[in-house]
Amino acid sequence: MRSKRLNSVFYGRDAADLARDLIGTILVRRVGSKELRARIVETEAYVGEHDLACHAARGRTARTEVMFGPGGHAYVYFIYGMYDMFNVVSGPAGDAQAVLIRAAEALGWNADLSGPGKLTRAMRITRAHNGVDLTGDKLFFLGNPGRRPRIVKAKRIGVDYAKHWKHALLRFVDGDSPALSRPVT
DNA sequence: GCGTCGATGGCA
DNA sequence: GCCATCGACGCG
Repeated sequence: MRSKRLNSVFYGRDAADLARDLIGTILVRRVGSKELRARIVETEAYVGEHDLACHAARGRTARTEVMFGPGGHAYVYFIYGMYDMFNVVSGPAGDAQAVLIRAAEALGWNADLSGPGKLTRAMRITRAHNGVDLTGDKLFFLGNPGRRPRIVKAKRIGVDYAKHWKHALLRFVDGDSPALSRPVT
């Protein structure tokens, strides 16, 4: 079954909706003459400047600049001295929301994509991709070609500093996937 | 199987 | 000093 490339209308919605709807979609990464594909199984929504877990909560800075732009662009940042995190900017320009891509299943190649740092390393996504248009040819998503996944909501990982926002159920997983970064408990 | 900890560098 | 992580290590 052939699926359509996700477009700016899809990305222009709230991060929580986008995070949920990205589960089951296919991430395509073209590098040289190769094409790496992966089925998204885990995401997290960071819903704007009022969300204390969202990087944009600390204002507009050089790092968070792309989050304040229009949806459908990559926000890639470097953390812990060795990992790049891949996010999809969500919502309209001026509304700093994004979806962190946390885990996926490799399609047609062998890789462990069960974590945000593992996923970017294996798919060769780096800070060089910060700001790239996800409706372009190097990095994009295809709509879910299969059956509707069983979506499970949970608390986001690693945001205990975020006061009451740490309890928000903004992590979305495919409840039937064996490739999650962590169990949902 | 579990919890703890070090690596490693950009950021505010 | 902290961090939207990962993998190695020690346990018993």
